[in-house]
Amino acid sequence: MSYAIEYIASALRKAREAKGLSQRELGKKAGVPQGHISKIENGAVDLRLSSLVALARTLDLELALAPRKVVPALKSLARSSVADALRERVTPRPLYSLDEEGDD
Amino acid sequence: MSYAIEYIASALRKAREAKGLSQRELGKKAGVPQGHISKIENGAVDLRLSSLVALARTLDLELALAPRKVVPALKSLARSSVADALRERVTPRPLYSLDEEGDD
DNA sequence: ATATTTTATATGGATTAGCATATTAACTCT
DNA sequence: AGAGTTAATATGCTAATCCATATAAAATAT
Repeated sequence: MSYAIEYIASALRKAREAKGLSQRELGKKAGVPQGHISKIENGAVDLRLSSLVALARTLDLELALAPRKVVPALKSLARSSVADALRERVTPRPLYSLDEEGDD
Repeated sequence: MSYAIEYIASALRKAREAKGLSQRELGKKAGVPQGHISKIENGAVDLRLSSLVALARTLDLELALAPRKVVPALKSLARSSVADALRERVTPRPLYSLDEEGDD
């Protein structure tokens, strides 16, 4: 299974838990069935863009396609405000970018 | 078809053309068949994450999941360097974020 | 132990991904 | 001008896989 999938998967789970939502609650808000969220978070599916966007939106996350050049800047930028955005005390990696690889 | 799909679709096409690649060339580099790229760029499919990541990487774009709060900052940040990144004189919308809606 | 809540696992219908082919466009040659 | 050639994009068909519903399992609490 691809690295990107795993990464997004865990990012979504962390964001959901940070917001204190159950899979069912998130699913209801996002319009994605709970069972599917389970598979997504476990990296069992190569989810479609529409599913990703639906979940991200509900978690107050925004999917963006940015030039690789600016990614480092994005990271430091995000670090300053994401803790509050995700309502977490310590933010491990606020901007879930797929920069570093190891895959393909 | 979803707004997000359309948006990503046109973003990918613009990025490809900005790099002067044909669908076939991009497909070869990214490992995605040309026919599929055609469908993606025409918004005919709800592409999977693996396809999106493969194409983005090849186009020197980075997929990121950022807190909505920082998106405006991302945009202005991206504007300053994307022209060079995409080799375009005038950059219409450098950071392809899915912020504004109208859809669902 | 039962009820409640949360997450994980099947099954079937729907849609993408991949391959081959067809269409379209541009160019050259006679 | 028209035929032939090459390059680029689009379309059809089949197989693989996602998404949706239902069900089961696991965990928590009373």
